[in-house]
Amino acid sequence: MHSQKKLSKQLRRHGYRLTQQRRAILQALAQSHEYLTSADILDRAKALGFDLGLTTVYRTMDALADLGLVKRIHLEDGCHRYALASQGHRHYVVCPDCSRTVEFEGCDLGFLFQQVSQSTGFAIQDHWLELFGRCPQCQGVG
Amino acid sequence: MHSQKKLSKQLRRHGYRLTQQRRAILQALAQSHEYLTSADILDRAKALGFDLGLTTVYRTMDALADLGLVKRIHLEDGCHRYALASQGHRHYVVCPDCSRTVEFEGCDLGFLFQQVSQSTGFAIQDHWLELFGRCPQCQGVG
DNA sequence: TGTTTGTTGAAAACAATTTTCAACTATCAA
DNA sequence: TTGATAGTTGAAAATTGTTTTCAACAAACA
Repeated sequence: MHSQKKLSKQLRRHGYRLTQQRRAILQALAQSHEYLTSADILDRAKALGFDLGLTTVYRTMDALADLGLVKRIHLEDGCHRYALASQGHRHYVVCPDCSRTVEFEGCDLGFLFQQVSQSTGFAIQDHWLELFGRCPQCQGVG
Repeated sequence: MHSQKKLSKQLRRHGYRLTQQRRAILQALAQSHEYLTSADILDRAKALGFDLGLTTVYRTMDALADLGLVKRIHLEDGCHRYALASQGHRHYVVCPDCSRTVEFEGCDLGFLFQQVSQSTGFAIQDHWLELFGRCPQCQGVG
């Protein structure tokens, strides 16, 4: 797990300034174990006593995602959620009812990429693998 | 490959009326081998001489997707593309530059679902697997 | 052929996200 | 410590994909 300090350093290393707003966002992310929307992050950062705007959250999440420091998940309705990226975990299961998200140990899809590369001629660069299923809590209800 | 007639029957079977607009959309989809946005579909249907609106395209795509007659892909920016669903093919590679999309033979992820179900307690119902990579044409440029 | 009820579309509403641009501030050099 | 520089911020407006509204319309069945 990245510490907040390490994340800050990474930002600096890549030429980003370490502003109060970015500190606030990193702190909010570090305190949550769930995937959060930009609005969620804004709320939590404000709750921590910082003052910042939603625009800044979007911009910061773009930067963090570019650096690979946060993982962005894509939901059915097109909106995004973010959480600090943890090493070795690369995929997640999302509950369609409550959006609760859990990562699972990466599975090796390398063989698949190679096979698809060969059969389609596409140079595979990236992939999404997301599973959807009701979480234990939501199963309890139904 | 579904014929247009079969698709129409499927719609009727499920209680949908077979309108001129839906005919137009089915025809447009049948004539394209690419994944199209709603706007693309509208354009093509109009080019075929039909008169219809974008709202209808959205509504029809929802219906067709619910029935499993079209496959909907999710792009980075949150917008969608559709193509008639073909049996046995369940995943695709998308070119990030031109959005050209190609399906590849389904790979068996059953073992993965079971493993994840067990370790997370989520009841896996569905999944997305999308690969991204530059298509042969776009590679030629770079 | 008429009646019922699903369907349509223009316009407005929505929601997530991006852009604009002037004010601001982290950082660095002196 | 103090400018100066250039990245950063945020309120508001603009964008974009998509959904809703609601009155007019038209499949499909009796």
